[in-house]
Amino acid sequence: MLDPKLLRSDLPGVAAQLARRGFVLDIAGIAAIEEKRKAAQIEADRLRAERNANAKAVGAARAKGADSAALLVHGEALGARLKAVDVELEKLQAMMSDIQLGLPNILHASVPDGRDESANVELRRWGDPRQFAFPPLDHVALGERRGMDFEAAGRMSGARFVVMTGALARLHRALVHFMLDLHTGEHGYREAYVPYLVRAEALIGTGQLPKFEQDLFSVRGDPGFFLIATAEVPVTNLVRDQILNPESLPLKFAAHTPCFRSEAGAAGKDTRGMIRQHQFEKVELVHIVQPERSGDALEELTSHAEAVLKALELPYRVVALCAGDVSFSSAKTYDLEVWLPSQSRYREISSCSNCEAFQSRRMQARWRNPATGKPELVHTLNGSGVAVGRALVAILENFQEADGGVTIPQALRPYMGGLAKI
RNA sequence: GGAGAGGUGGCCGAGUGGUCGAAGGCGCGCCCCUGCUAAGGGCGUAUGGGUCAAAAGCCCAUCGAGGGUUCGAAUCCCUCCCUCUCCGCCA
Repeated sequence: MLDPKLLRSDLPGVAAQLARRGFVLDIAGIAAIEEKRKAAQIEADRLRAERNANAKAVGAARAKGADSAALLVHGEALGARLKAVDVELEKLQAMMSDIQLGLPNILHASVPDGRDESANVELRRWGDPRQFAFPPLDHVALGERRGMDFEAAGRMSGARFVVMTGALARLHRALVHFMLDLHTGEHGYREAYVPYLVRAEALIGTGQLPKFEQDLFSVRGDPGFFLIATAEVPVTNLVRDQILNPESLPLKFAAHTPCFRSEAGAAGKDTRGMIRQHQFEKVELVHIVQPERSGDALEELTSHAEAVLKALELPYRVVALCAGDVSFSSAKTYDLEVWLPSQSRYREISSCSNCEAFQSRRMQARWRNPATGKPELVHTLNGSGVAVGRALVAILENFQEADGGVTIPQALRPYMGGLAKI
């Protein structure tokens, strides 16, 4: 959520900022609602003040044993008028709230202009895509003979699910353990185990709701839950409604969770293989930091995700997302894209975002700033470190050999019982 | 699943219809006293919104959340959420 004060004081400025995303802000409409809201607010406050004064007068009169009948009648009339104004005020507040929850974050000044991913800016590359002496297979062909089974998954769950058995299942688990050990052991993260089912408030906190409900799975029952689409939701919500000590910052969490996405808007996209699934696993990194530190924290977090790909010897590139491609809650995002030989291109394997105060405002996640003594909003960041399924795909494809075998990267071998090849 | 007890400010904890935004304590900040490792005293110390050019001031809201009763609700009623205790069940 954007700062409501900013919305009141500089609507055209906000509109200009959001226009970078291609978001059209209805300035006149919002101003009109705000004007009415303000008038109703003032009137309601005034009536409430009068009611409070009247109620006190009743108390005073009673204490003296004086007659309070006239005051009671007056109070009743005030109450009726107040109720009417309150109804109007609540309606206007709800309208403003709906508008505010639908506004994306304001972009950081360093975000490049552009409408879609074609305008993203490549910042750096690491590793050289391997030259194959044979036509490289894709991960589906490589996986089939090792226990990657889309048909079995389809029989029980339908499209966009996978079953893995044997060495692949182990490789998948090895990746999770390797990543968590790297982040907790080398990068200073605290491992977190979190719920996979969350309430709507948690999703409003991180920005998935109310706007993107169609991307989520929900479960029946009372209370109704949503399945998390990313660990960002439960991990970032760890600090909701908290006032943190400055000494406790930065908080750095690493969590391995499954992620569930309806992929409602992705019909026909990436239908082959494991690239886009309803259920996948991810190791997620979350930073909770003092506002002035969030710029540096984004670079740090991104480097931690990069460290995973370096250790796995997977060629990748880092791109700065352009204005039109940065997600709703983020002010600035770097994507890590890993090389996939079967597609001869880089594919997203991690997305690292600085959400600044957008999520913390929705969650009321604050820290006590020693400079002011006041609780102030923290900045939140999140990034994949990295997507497990896609990392498995990248390993199969990049490390395949002419004889059909797949070499296990050195870093993973301790997690594979010393196995060098599958 | 059954029975019961609770949720109050940064923390602990009083408070069952009116002068309670809320005693007291802890913590924190400033000041005073004292001076050798300890202590004593004073004052201050929630968040959001409105009015204002701004500050002060004033007004409104907030005692888990949302409704209700009432002239008036931390206090009474209802629903929900959460915590704890005992019993049952269970990976």
